Amino acid sequence: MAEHKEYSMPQLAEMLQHYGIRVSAQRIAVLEDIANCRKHPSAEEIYTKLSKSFHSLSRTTVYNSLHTLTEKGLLRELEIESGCIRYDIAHQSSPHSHFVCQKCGRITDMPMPDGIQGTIPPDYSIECVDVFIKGICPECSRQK
Amino acid sequence: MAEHKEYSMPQLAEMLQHYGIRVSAQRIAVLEDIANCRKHPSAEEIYTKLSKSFHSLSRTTVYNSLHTLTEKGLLRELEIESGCIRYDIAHQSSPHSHFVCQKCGRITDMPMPDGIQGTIPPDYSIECVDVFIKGICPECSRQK
DNA sequence: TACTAACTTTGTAACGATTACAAAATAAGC
DNA sequence: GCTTATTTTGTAATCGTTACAAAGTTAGTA
Repeated sequence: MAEHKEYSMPQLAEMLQHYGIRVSAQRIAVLEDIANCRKHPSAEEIYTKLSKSFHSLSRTTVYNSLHTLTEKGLLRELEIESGCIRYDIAHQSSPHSHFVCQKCGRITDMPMPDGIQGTIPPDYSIECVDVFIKGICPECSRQK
Repeated sequence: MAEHKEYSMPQLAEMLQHYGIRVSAQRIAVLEDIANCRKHPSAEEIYTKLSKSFHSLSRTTVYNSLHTLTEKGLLRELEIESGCIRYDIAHQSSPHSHFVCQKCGRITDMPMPDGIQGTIPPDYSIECVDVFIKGICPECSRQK
């Protein structure tokens, strides 16, 4: 859905610094995968993909990096399906909801519906809102 | 938030039958806990609670029952936080969103915001919508 | 440039939720 | 009551994730 720019390595490094995170090759690689591919990957997917070219990379480092970047507010955890956490860039663009195709598993960003605040009594304080819509994407509907 | 009735054992048994599920003491116990307590418990919570009085109950049976009831459409899985699946009755009342207190962990049903359909292009087919709102509940805000 | 202290990375082991599996128990239809 | 299909049970295995400690790296400073 939403268009988005590609980030170059110096830009990614700058993003890390801007969030008070020490720069390392590993962290840039992890952030790069999430920021540029926009597929909301899980830790395992990131590890599998990156370790092909980054041979010394450890699974634990991927988990560590994801924690650090999430803690500092650069990433956001998506708990769409139990069994693994997926990641999204937090700062990026305006808030959006996520459509999850039940067939191909692809996750597509969608506009966030308005008026969710209004459904919650004012004495509840809201920190974040997740909207997950499950269904079948057009590609999968077509080939069925 | 929402009020709801208590289900008696014969009613629970009838619910199972109505969904084409064979009745057993274990399945009634599991369904009872979810239907009457409305705390959206996890498998482990259900097992811990029920096994106090139902000594022969096995953890696997709880998992099996939850799967069966979910498959037949009586329950619905809530993937609110990764690490464990929580359960809600599916048929019950109108669709609702869930407020999750980040301090006490309690989950409160809230009215579902309108117009979510409208944010999704018509060639996407929608099967279900989950809205999770995270924040602090009034009780926890007060005692802070 | 060398030194120190703080932070990162790495690999292995442990953990917790869930699933696989096979034997024993139970239920339904005849 | 007998046979067959379904459930329950306990144990072992799996999978994502976390804990931990040793080795490596970095930043700041003398």
